[in-house]
Amino acid sequence: MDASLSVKQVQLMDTAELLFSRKGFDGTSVRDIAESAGINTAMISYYFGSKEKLMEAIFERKSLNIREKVDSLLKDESLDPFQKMFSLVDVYIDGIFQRKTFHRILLCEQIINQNHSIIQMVEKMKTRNSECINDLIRLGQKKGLFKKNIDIPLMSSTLVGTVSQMLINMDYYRSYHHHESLSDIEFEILVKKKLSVHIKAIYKAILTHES
Amino acid sequence: MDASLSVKQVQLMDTAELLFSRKGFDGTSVRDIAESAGINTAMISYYFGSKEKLMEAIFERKSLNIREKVDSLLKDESLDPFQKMFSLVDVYIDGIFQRKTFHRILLCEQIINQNHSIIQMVEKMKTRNSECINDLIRLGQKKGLFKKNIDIPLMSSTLVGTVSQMLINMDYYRSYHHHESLSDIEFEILVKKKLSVHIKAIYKAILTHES
DNA sequence: GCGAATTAAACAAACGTTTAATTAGTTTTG
DNA sequence: CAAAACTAATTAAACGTTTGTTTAATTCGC
Repeated sequence: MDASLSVKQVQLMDTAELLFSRKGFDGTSVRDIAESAGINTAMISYYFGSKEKLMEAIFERKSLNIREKVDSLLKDESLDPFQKMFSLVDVYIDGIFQRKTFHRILLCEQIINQNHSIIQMVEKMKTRNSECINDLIRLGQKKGLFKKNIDIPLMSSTLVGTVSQMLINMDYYRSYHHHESLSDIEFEILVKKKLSVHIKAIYKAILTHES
Repeated sequence: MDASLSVKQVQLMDTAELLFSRKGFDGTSVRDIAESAGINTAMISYYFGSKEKLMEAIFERKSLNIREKVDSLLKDESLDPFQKMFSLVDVYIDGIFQRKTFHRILLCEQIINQNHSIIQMVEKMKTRNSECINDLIRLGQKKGLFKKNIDIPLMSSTLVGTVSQMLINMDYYRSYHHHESLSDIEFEILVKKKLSVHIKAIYKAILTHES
């Protein structure tokens, strides 16, 4: 699928992704995108059919699929169920930060439900990832380490929600802790580490304590 | 300030709030708003000056201020620091759910930073609310009940992030747990209760355990 | 009859998309 | 191996809508 994409197609998608994340889908014009990418406006319709389908192409390209990683975690006998869940937390944190720009678009699009094709894609992604987490949790329950009656969507909301909120509030967080002297990369590593420790502590507590 | 608003002004703001939350600011036209409210399009410019200033008026009207509530919590000697923090959690859950529509707009606007006046308003709100939480946490630390080195923005991110994520995923959550038979109101009460118990458990763990 | 409220119409600007013409690159043909 | 033929890529211009806002005229309440 990636092989079928030309250099200019990828250029347009990357540029559009950045602009959509900063100004929203409706706040970005096809002229904006084309000009920023240094490509003629008509090429967007030529390559993708429409602005909407350009957006869909971005979603297909950037959606997070954790199935593969979770499968390898399930098989790995050197890790206990807690370590597997902790590993999943890091997969999410890394995945979201790696897709920072896309994730901002995803957040907006989940609220502003206009494109039917994208709603379906997001829905599928949620179900798919929820099943993966389910597999990991069942394993811990079968081994008697995790408590029963774990609300998976609620747990996932804390994971994704906390990371998303930090992503939104990065600038505020930076000035709050006086980390202006750090480079962007250093600061991002720090935030990811903080999130990792924080959420793992939460997961440990939720998975263990009987309610 | 509210007294200076005419009936039609409030009508326009309420209609705009609903449409902005469903289609985004840029996805909603002034004709959309006026038609839905049954008011002439020109009245938006007449009353508010512009579409942007209508948005600002909505933000001024709906921004969450927890100072008053936190002050009364600080004074209340019948509650221990944990109960005060738990009460704050409910204030946030209730506040966000009461402002469901507005909160969706807030989430989008925090990502798509276009309107300078709104950025400032949101920034002030964050700082103000952060100070309130700080007051409550210091109290618990002074009494030796809460651990030291609590990352307040990180804690807040988990609170606001989890609630926001659930707000976004309400439909998914409903079908996941097969709660389609419940009425909208019953289901919302259930979700709020689940969130309350869940986040309080998290806060208990975070505030107590030494890292 | 006076100021505020309300209207339909008009405004220029910006929107996404299409068009028709041109260029570039590859393949076919004599 | 060059010329021709053909497909794909690229362009500037034009398309008809829709956008937020303004205007000038009219209606309303007092």
